[in-house]
Amino acid sequence: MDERTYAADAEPGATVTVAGWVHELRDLGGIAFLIVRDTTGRIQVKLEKDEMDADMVDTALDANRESVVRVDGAVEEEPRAPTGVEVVPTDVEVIAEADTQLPLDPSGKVGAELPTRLDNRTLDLRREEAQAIFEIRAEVLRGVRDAFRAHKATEINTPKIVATGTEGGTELFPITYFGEEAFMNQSPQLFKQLMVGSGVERVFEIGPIFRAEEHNTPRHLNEATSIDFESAFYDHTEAMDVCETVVTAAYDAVAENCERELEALGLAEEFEAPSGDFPRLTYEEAIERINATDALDEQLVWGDDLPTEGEHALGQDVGEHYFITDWPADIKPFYIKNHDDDETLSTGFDMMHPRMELVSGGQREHRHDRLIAGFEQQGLDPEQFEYYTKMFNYGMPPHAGWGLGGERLIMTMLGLDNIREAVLFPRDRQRLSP
RNA sequence: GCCCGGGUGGUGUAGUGGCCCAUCAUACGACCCUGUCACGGUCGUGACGCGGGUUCAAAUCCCGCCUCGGGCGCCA
Repeated sequence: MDERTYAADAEPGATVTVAGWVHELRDLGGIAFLIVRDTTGRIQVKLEKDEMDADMVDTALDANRESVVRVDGAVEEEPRAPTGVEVVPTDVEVIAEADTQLPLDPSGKVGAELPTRLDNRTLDLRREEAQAIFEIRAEVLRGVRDAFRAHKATEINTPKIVATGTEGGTELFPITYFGEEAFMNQSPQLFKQLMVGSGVERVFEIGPIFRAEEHNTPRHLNEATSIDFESAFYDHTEAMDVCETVVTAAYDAVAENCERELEALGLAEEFEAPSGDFPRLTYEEAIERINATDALDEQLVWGDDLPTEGEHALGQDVGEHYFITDWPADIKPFYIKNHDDDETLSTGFDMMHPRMELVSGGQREHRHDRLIAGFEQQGLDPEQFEYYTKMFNYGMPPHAGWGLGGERLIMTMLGLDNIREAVLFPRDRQRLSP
């Protein structure tokens, strides 16, 4: 089918072969219209019963919705057709028949619930809106990559099967690796740190992370895409600068190259890239502002982690992306460095969208003895992490970085209600297939 | 892990003890219709998650199971 013409490219006067899915068949009696849909859009095929080959007309009229068809014919200008052109067919072939009872309606006349859609993702992705999300996702990844490359970062790929957990804390998926106990990696954290001590110095990775938490919320996945950055000779403020740049670049890329997709999602009017200059609140300011909103039953005190409800209240109050910096050292992971002039304060930071946390980062502890002490304090055996800690004996520069939840970025960018909308085949507590 | 809510034709829904051999839309089948664009019209097919219980009577109330969604915790 190498001379196939896409629906959007059919020019009046041309003789074409179009191929795609039967979107709809409108039979008006003497005349009928077959709407064929492909990845570029839809095109109308005219069927005049008295004037065309009867077998061909019957073939077209018998085609079920969503069957794959090929139509040969002449493209004619026709103001009454939806796209201004229509195909006057000379031949119609049903290439692959679809059942009449579909598990969901790709034309979108009747909605389907998310589980039904995910069970039938292929059909779901025939819908313009679903397709648009993944075109935008691809553009976000491209925009992010370009921004990292412009920042002289090298893209890396680190192992997803690992011998030990990364930071402790979150649950890991255990697997068997040739008879040995192993795990699915929860984060590229340790590996990207090993890279800043190498000659590569500044790295980023876009890859899967696995978390075995049994949570069941619209913003968690058990397999997610992490966008990670790490650079030698950076402190936490420089890491935040890069974070702003990268997130803004993702929005800019979408605004620039995804007009059609934003239109399909009904976002063309309101879509706006952030300023690229996110407010930086200290943890102390954050809890004060949350307390001032009176959203919480109990006032937060220094040392508390931010509850979800508090995050929402603060997000509403700030109204744009923002950072929370200078967290109490106790509630940030041990591999994050504390301020030199105040050991109770961490250089760790979170970057928040008004709806939820997007990024977590900080300057890393690069001093070997401090790192070992941190492992011990965390109840982890430093011996098990020797592959990692020993490199801190061979010249590990100061460094900083962060991890960004890819699906969360897309979810908040597009105002999706459920993070599963941003993954083709999501993995959650209940879902292992497709 | 704790807590809450839901499962009705293929899909999305109405129905909170008798008015229900179950509503509506869409899809599907038949027929009518030569410019539809969610085409229209007439007729028709098709469902109460599973098991037990209460009751004269259960989609509706109770119990168990299965299954799905959500809130919190934790995180990205």
